[in-house]
Amino acid sequence: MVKTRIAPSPTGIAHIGTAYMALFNHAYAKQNGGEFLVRIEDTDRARFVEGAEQVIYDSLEWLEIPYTPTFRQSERLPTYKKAAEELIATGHAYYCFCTPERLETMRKEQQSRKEIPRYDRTCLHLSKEEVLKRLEAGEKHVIRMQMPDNEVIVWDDLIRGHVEINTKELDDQVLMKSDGFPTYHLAVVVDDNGMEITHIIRGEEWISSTPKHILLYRCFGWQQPAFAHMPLLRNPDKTKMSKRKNDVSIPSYREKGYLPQALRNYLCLLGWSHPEEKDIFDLDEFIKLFSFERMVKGGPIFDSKKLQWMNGKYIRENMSVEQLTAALQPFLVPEFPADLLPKVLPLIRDRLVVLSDVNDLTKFFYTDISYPKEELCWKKTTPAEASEFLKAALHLLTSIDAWEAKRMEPILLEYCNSKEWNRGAFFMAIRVAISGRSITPPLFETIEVLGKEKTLQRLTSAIEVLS
RNA sequence: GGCCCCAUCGUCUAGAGGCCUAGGACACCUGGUUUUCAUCCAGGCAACCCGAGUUCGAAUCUCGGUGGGGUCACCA
Repeated sequence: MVKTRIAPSPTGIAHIGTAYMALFNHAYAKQNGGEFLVRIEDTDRARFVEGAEQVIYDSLEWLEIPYTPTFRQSERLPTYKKAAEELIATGHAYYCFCTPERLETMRKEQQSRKEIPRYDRTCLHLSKEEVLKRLEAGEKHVIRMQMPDNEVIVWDDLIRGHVEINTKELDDQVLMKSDGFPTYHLAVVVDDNGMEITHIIRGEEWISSTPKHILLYRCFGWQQPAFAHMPLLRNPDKTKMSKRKNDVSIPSYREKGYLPQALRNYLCLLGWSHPEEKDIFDLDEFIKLFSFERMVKGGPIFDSKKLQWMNGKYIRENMSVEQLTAALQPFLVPEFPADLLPKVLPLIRDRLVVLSDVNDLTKFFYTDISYPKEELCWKKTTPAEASEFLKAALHLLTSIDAWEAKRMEPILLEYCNSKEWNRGAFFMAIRVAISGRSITPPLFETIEVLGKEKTLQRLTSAIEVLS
């Protein structure tokens, strides 16, 4: 059975890159009737952030990417210890007592000699007796993997094809830290094997450490999974997508009012393309059509412009009124009138890019408005003309009882024509008078929702401003 | 710097030797619809990194440059 996974570390924000990997891992597993698992890699106690794990789970749930939670690596320390000791017993690893300080000076010297910094294997040559003595004395130590000197490690990457790296480029990687926690390289192999992961779909940043992992599978005598190294999401300057240069936090997109289905859809298009070149499709379609063959190898730039367009498109075309109403609820400010949303929804639907836009678009319906004189005078309209426009509108609207857009529009329009007024100027004066802004939904629909009382009141005060 | 990965419009990409005077989408520009904005519709701008080969023919294959990225921790 196909089993895929993501293995995020709870070190801070729930990263967009994690969502990206989750999406593809889930899709591939699901497509093959397999399972997508989540494991928490919390072996770095220095960078551990309380609560980060929950944010990751919450984010996946928000994105509606189904997953099976498994465990935290911190719960399995004895397993890694046993595995590391097995490696020592079989001669693939050794104890190292070098202090961080010694390693630091060693690296500096190597760098000053323009050599590649790497462990000098001092402790590899320690006698068995000495190792035992120092261990018994309780001396701090790590366990290092003994890399073969000159061996070409090859694998057939599902995305990149044939990749080969010589072990002479590799360091004697630390497998167990002095605090008793495993490093990523040991834990990832032990756990992926334990969880029977068949396909490791992860970021390109892992390519250079893949040989270490492959070697570990061999040392343990375990079956090696397939590898697929995904392109790395980039900042606009092409560097690896980062907090510094981009909004990479999943909850942040949620708070801004992006729809999970839109974000998901957008992520699918980074590195993968629909066989029919469609750009709007749902998760089921992605699962059905996904293939590594259609992956590009270059790292795509995460461009929020297209995401914005897609979000607006989903809002106006792929959601029922009920769905949109429900989605909007968390974004409404406390003072938003309870009965307003159903009335304004048809007016603002095509104007929403993100859900949080709802407040700005509707604020003038229920709060007091104000405007300087100039706003009422569109283009070359004089205050006197604007005042005349508004007085006429006030007069005409006062006499209308059936408060419907389709009733008032012809009346106002006809009057405007009879006076040979500039239509734009006339309607703009009214628009600004009733809303306080020059950009609004269609005028008469807005007036209808606003109600007769408020409309007349606002026209009156606008006339006062102009006088 | 060593090693590894990569390279089509500003961005996401289609393209697996002739279908390519390189297609689509976003963004941008223009026009139409419209009393504003948005939507919608029509159109436009815009790319095969460079150089050698292979071939009757290369965006597509090979090699070399160049450029970009990743990685070289007791971080993942």
